[in-house]
Amino acid sequence: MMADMSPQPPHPADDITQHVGYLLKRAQAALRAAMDKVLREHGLTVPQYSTLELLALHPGMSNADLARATFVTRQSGNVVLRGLQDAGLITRPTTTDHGRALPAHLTDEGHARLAEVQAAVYAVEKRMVEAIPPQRMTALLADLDRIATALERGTTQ
Amino acid sequence: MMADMSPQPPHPADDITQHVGYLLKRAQAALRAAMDKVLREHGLTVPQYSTLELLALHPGMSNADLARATFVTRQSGNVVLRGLQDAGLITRPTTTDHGRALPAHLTDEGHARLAEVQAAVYAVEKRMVEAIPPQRMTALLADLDRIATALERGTTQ
DNA sequence: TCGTCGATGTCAAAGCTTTGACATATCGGA
DNA sequence: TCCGATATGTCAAAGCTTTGACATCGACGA
Repeated sequence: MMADMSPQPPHPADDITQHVGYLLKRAQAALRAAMDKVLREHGLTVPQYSTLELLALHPGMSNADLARATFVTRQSGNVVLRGLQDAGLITRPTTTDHGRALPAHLTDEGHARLAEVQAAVYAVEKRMVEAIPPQRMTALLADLDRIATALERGTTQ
Repeated sequence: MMADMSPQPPHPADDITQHVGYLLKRAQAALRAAMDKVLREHGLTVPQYSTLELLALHPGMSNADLARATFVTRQSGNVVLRGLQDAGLITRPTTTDHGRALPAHLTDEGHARLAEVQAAVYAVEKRMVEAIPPQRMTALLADLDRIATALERGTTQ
């Protein structure tokens, strides 16, 4: 007769490890660990690599742009950028004509270093992609996008 | 005539934001941010909440057990556990009859605090679950599991 | 019996990330 | 014109996490 007063998880699974949130975390942790392992041999961190990849595709991105794209704060992005700058992989002007955003660009050495690690990183992504049935890839991408979009509402305001 | 010598990403997408790895990261970042926001109001961090939830389901887990389950190092798990202990939410014996593993247990206050936050956290998970078509849920869980398993090989050895 | 191996707990140091705060620069409306 | 709102870069402090190292304990095989 008593109604169940305990909060019900959206997934009434007896096993936490089968919840979406847990699997999402596990998959992301595994990807991060695999990339870390590979990048470490080349002296790069994951955020550093991501930044190089983004700058190769979109030269001139600002620190704030990159921070948003890599899901860290501006302050953290600043540290990453300075590390890459000290390593000679990117350049940033110290001043600008218009606005405050300082556009970053890969140096020749930056392009070279990126090319060095891409093969290793793409091998990791290949392992990941080949693990899922090809006909499900589109749906998977769509679902991940939906999850992110649904959660971002109310978080970013 | 020339073959393309540049490393080809497994996803020959012109847009990085459509890669599996990127979407995985984005979804996980959104989930983390949403949970952080909700838990902060109750004075808990995500690892602390995860630990409470795990201990509620599996009383007596050791620090090493919990660290593995929450994807952090033993050292980091130790910090989390001490925080919960200082807050009076869990108890750990200082010695044990057999072995070195120290089994952790929720206190009454720990159970109470967990109950307080569950409604809020489950609301976040509900938003996530409702974002994906129900008939795709099973496939999504299976795919995430496959991705994690594929990447864990060779990482953990 | 005994020694090696793996697992666990913990301390210390370094590294990365976030929170908080502040100055600067652009834009738009009063 | 001028003020407020928004965006950007940066400094400082605190917090969390990892890497590295060490001691302890049980299991297993020689």
